[in-house]
Amino acid sequence: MTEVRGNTRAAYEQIRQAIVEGRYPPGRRLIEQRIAEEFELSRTPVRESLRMLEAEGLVHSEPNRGAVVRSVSVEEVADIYALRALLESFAAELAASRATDEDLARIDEGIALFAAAIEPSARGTLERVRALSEANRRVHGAIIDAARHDQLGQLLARTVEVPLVFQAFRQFDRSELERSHLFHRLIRDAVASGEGARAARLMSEHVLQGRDVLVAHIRAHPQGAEQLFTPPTP
Amino acid sequence: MTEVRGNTRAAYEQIRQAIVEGRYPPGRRLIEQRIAEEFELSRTPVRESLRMLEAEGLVHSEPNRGAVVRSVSVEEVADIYALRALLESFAAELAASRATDEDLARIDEGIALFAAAIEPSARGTLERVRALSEANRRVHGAIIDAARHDQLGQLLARTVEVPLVFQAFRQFDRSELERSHLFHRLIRDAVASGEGARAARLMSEHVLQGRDVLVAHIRAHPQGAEQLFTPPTP
DNA sequence: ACGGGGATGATTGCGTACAATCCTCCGAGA
DNA sequence: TCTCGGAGGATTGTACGCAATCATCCCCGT
Repeated sequence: MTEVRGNTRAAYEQIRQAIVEGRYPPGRRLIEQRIAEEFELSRTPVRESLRMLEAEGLVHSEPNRGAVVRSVSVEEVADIYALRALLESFAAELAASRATDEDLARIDEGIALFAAAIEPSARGTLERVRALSEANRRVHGAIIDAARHDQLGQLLARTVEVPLVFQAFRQFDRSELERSHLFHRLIRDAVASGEGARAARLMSEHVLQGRDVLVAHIRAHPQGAEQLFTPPTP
Repeated sequence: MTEVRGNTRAAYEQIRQAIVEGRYPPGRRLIEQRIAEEFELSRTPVRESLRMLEAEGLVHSEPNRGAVVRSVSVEEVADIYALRALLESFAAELAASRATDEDLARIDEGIALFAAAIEPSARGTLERVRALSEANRRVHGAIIDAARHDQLGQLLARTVEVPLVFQAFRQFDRSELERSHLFHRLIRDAVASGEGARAARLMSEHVLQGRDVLVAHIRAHPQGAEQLFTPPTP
């Protein structure tokens, strides 16, 4: 997953990051020519990237009408997180019976990064949110990898690691981050000792708590939520 | 989901069907130029189709090396079906609390088609397997639609409705088909009466029985399985 | 006989040109 | 005023060509 297939890969990564971070907000039209100019390449790699993002569900497109960033209704957030809880707890259960020492080391690595990112630093807010998101991604990614289930990994990587996760970290305050950190360690210990059912329950709880924070915030700030999750009506 | 985006759609459908039905066996290289000539169009729509299939997980490709039909090891079959059981039972549970009368009518429609396809007809074997597969797809699709969960539907449609399902139907004998038919009706009734947990258990059992038939057949006929599931070594 | 270093053919990556389609908006007629 | 229709621009869909990259195989030196 490195710097191969130069231009297409670059276009894909950049468009994806822009969507995940919310710089391309839901509902925004993604016009091939404009994006191509923005990244200084031709429409071809942009087109391929858009098709891949469409298959991932980040983008919706209709024939001859082009692509728009998929918008997620507030009601769908709960459903998506319920699905994520289901899949990730399954992954945790499998990981408990399949994880190697290297897998555990990678989980610990992610946990250490997360601990470091919790501390407010001199860097900007966006940088801190990125660091938190990346560390969180590593913890969960390491557990998923330890599950040794390619299809499950694909599903989780593609359709669940969506803009919502990034947005969620914007909303987390210190105590919520500490709680996530605690759950990461509890899950890690359950996986390490082979207690699958326990790991699954903890993971489910962890994901659902993230959901609750996000949903509560959306409900409390409907105008902000509108801006984040529904298409702007110009 | 009809005949739009003419050439690309056509290429996508045809390549996909060829993979699902096993005419392009796992491990087979998918060379853009050859496929383009086969369907009498240019490489462009073929390329896009391959990227979409790659995102779906049906095809694996490496930069500058091209695409091959993804091969599934015998051990992975059990894992994939376990995942499918998890997702489809979740769908059944949601459907039990969300299904409308129209949803139930569509489920019944699929069940009727399945009943008709069970009866051996004068048509060829491939046609019958296609009819069974299509009817089965409709039953499960109607339940998934009734769950009103877009992401879940995408996951199931894209990464689980894989070649395996089609291959499985080749292996089903009469009594196994009757059993599937029975389970479809039991699930339908549980959904209709709003018994979510029951619908989920029945669906899980139904999917796992399909897995067992397929796995048993692969184990019993390793050479056939090799041919079906691993790349030919020329 | 065996391993390394190109040359060569096959294939993908990407840019560009043109055709097909859709959207907007304006004007004519009722 | 409202509706129908059509012109024009914007955008996507497809074909094609060339450059970049990879795989194979042959030749050469050891």
